[in-house]
Amino acid sequence: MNISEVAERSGLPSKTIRYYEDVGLIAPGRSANGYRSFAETDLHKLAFLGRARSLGFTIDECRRLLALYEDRGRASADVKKLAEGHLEDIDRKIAELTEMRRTLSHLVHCCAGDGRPDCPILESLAKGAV
Amino acid sequence: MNISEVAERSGLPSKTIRYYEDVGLIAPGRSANGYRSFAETDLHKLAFLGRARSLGFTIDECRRLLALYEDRGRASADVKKLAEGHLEDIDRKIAELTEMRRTLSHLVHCCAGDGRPDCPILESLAKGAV
DNA sequence: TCTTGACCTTCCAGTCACTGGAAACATTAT
DNA sequence: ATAATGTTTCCAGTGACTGGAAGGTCAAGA
Repeated sequence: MNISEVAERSGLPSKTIRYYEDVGLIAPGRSANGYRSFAETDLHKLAFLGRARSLGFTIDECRRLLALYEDRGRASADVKKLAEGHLEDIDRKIAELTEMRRTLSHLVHCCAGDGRPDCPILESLAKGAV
Repeated sequence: MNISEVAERSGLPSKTIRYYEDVGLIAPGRSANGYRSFAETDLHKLAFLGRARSLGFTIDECRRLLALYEDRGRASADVKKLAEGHLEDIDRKIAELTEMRRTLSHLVHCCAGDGRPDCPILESLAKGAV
């Protein structure tokens, strides 16, 4: 398979696939003409990577997930540990965003949003009061 | 004031303050020795920026907020519009993270996390089923 | 056969908001 | 005089791509 077919079937842009090769996540063969030549296993890996990325795993976590996936002797505990760590990252981000949301939403509700210059949003940013 | 005092009082690292000058958010004066010389108004702006950034506004949004803040003839509607746009960004991010969390949390709960290799997390990544 | 167009390659630069570090000059303390 | 600290500029790196340029390859049609 050439790259565009793999892109189509994996749902990843060609650019991203080349990037994944660059960072060592995949290692497709090459045809005589220099084109990348993808096997089914490459496609499978790319689909795996696409799903892992869509769950927010970093490239480095994806690398480790892929290694675990290919290790027949893995312990599921190792996978779970990795996933739990990522879950904590997600929870931290959600908490941070939720706190931003809370503050900002309050300010927005306090703002008349009319033609006058008085604005509690700017006042809060200026004075530090929430 | 020299940069380290401003850093201390604004809570922003010196590096960040220099960066904010680079991108045109502030324009402190200079002493004869070439050191930046910050006035109270610079400090005030930096504190404003720090709070805006902590609410997740981008640098560009901060620039616009600062411009509105300094415009006596502003309409609070413009500030509110900006803040509401940002609130929508936040909501999108929260929704995305929450969906990740939902899926991943389910997988984690399905995984035994023991010494055996069978792992629903990897299986899901491999096969695409959630 | 030639040409057009689609495909592929590599390499470089840009994104965002910093952050780290090097080299050199200024100031302050001992 | 020396050492320690503070400041300057500039360059490079972060993560995970993304866009674009310059050029090689291939299949189809006139």
